[in-house]
Amino acid sequence: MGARTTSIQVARLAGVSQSAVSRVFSGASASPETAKKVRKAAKQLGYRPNVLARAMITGKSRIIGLIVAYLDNQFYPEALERLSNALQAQGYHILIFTVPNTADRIAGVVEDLLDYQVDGIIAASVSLSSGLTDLCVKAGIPVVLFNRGQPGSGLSSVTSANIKGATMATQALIEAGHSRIAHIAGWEGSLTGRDRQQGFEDAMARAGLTPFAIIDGMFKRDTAASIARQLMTGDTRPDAIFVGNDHMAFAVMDEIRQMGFSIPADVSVIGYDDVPLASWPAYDLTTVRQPVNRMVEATLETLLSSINGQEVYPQTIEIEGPLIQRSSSKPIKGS
Amino acid sequence: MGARTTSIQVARLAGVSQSAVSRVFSGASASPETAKKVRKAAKQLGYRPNVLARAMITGKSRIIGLIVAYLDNQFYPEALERLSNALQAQGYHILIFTVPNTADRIAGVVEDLLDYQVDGIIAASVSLSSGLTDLCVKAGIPVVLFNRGQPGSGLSSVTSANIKGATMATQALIEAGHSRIAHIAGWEGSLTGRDRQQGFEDAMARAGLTPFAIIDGMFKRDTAASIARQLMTGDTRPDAIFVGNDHMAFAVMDEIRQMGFSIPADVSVIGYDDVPLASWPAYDLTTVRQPVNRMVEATLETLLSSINGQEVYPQTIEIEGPLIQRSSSKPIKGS
DNA sequence: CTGAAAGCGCTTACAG
DNA sequence: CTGAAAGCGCTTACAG
Repeated sequence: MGARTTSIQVARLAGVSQSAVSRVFSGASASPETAKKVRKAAKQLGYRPNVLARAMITGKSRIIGLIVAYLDNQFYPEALERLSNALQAQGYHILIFTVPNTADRIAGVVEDLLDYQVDGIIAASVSLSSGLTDLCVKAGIPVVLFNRGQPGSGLSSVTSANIKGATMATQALIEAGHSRIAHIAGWEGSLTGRDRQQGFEDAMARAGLTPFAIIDGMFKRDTAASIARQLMTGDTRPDAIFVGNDHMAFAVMDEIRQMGFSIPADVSVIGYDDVPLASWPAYDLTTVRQPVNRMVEATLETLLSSINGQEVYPQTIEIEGPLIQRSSSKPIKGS
Repeated sequence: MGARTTSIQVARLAGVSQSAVSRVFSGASASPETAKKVRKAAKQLGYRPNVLARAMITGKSRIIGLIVAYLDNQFYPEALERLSNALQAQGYHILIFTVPNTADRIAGVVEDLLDYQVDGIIAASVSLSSGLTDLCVKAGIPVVLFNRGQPGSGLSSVTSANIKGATMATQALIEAGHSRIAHIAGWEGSLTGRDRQQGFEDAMARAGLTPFAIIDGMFKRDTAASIARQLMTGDTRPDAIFVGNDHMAFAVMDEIRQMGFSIPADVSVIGYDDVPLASWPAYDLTTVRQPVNRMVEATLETLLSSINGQEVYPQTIEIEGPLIQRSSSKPIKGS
């Protein structure tokens, strides 16, 4: 038990040197006969190379560290699944860390990751301090931020085109005839949140409209719900709300309906992300799609080319997604 | 770049032997002065031990392999998050594999896991063939099945008390006055699915009722939705449906409402799991709670005691959870 | 307590 | 192509 077969035992059985065994399994040159003998012996003994030992020598662990917060937001399980599948297909493996989005916890996580000699790090929706960024750079470990930009950090990032997406959403609201439009923003500590707010403000300004309100929802259900209640209480109410992401938008819709209002008759709601739940009839949420698959592809391409030594300049990749018009918001007039 | 500091460099700077450095960082005995010198030098150089090298010698990687399918079912992201947090707190790390639930893919994953010398494996909602089980046993790697039992496999498992839970759900339906009760079962290839069906059948039999129908929903939204449609079409319809898990129950509710029926006026719906979404007003689903936190605790306790060498007999742990009565099903009569 | 030395299981120049 | 040997960065008996 626990006594794994080693390359020496295989060598002994196959009647070759240990180096020969290693060569066969590491894909180096070996004669067909040697290879055959080795493979036969290996199969007989159930031999498989110790990846850790290999990693120590090659300096490549083939492990990618993934840091993720907000797992209760449906967007991330989906992203995780796609990242995981794509990485597995390339022979990489994911060491996963779930973290609350606080700087101190993240520091510990990054150090753990470096201790494991990961080949690269994907940080989903978390920011790295400049100290941590330095650590990774010094260790030669590439980092890609997923769904969260961090200007001036020198880190690559992959996001959707948040400003543009938010502009589209807001414009759709305006073109549907709304004028008292509120925005429940994502967390202002995140560029993603700020960009979406920016897009909202741009579109409003361009239309000559004043935002009914802009309030930070912190990307949290509870916060968003209570903001919605507050907005819908009182004499003048918004006739439309653009919410910083779907996760909050569901809470907003729940709250508004519980207050007895009807969506979109009394108020239109638009979200951002297009998570699976958005298309379920219970919500049928109009939203801006973040193309998860393309974001994942871009992330891996960026990360893997850095790993493979191509000097990659920090890239800021933004991927556009369409507005998905559903029944939570009034359609554009005349359409 | 990539040139991590090693214990030798620290030793040199501190003026001690490399062994001394190792002792300080592995918690072995060292004099206070030595420790101080070493720590100072280490800090200065930014030294942290190479975990992979340590793992090779100790035979403990402190990596736990986690295999998970069904990440689109909200139950699993939540479980993952809790497992991850608890494991991190104990100094373990999770190598995660998402798999479609097919035997061949799982075999590959288990082999990968063993190659990484994981200390243990948690398999969430997947079964291991007896061949794979043997592999793990031979390698001395403990395995715990999470939310899925596998009788006769000799593997430990942690689930909720599925038979009992399903019985409770069904009884609640009966006591609410329903008599034409259908069951959209979980996948019959899983013990979890079979047990819940068993509980349903037991409760029906005990009440002298004949199931209106029992159909396998495969734990899939689409399948469940089309079964619901089929059930609700035609002259005689069920007046209540017990669904094998919440994930399917949401699809069932969506479908039934789209057909113009009202829940629970026309038909009561009960699910299983009590995922977060179940409590959101849009569904407000009556369901049997699976106590994720206690299931996670039990899983880790079982796994970690095996890892720590205590000869643990395969355990089959079932954790009971309450029925959460909400508005998707009629209340018990007279209550 | 401490250092010198062996060894974990591999990969990879280096000769032949 | 192949084997002997060095070495990846540690931990851990073994003497002192």
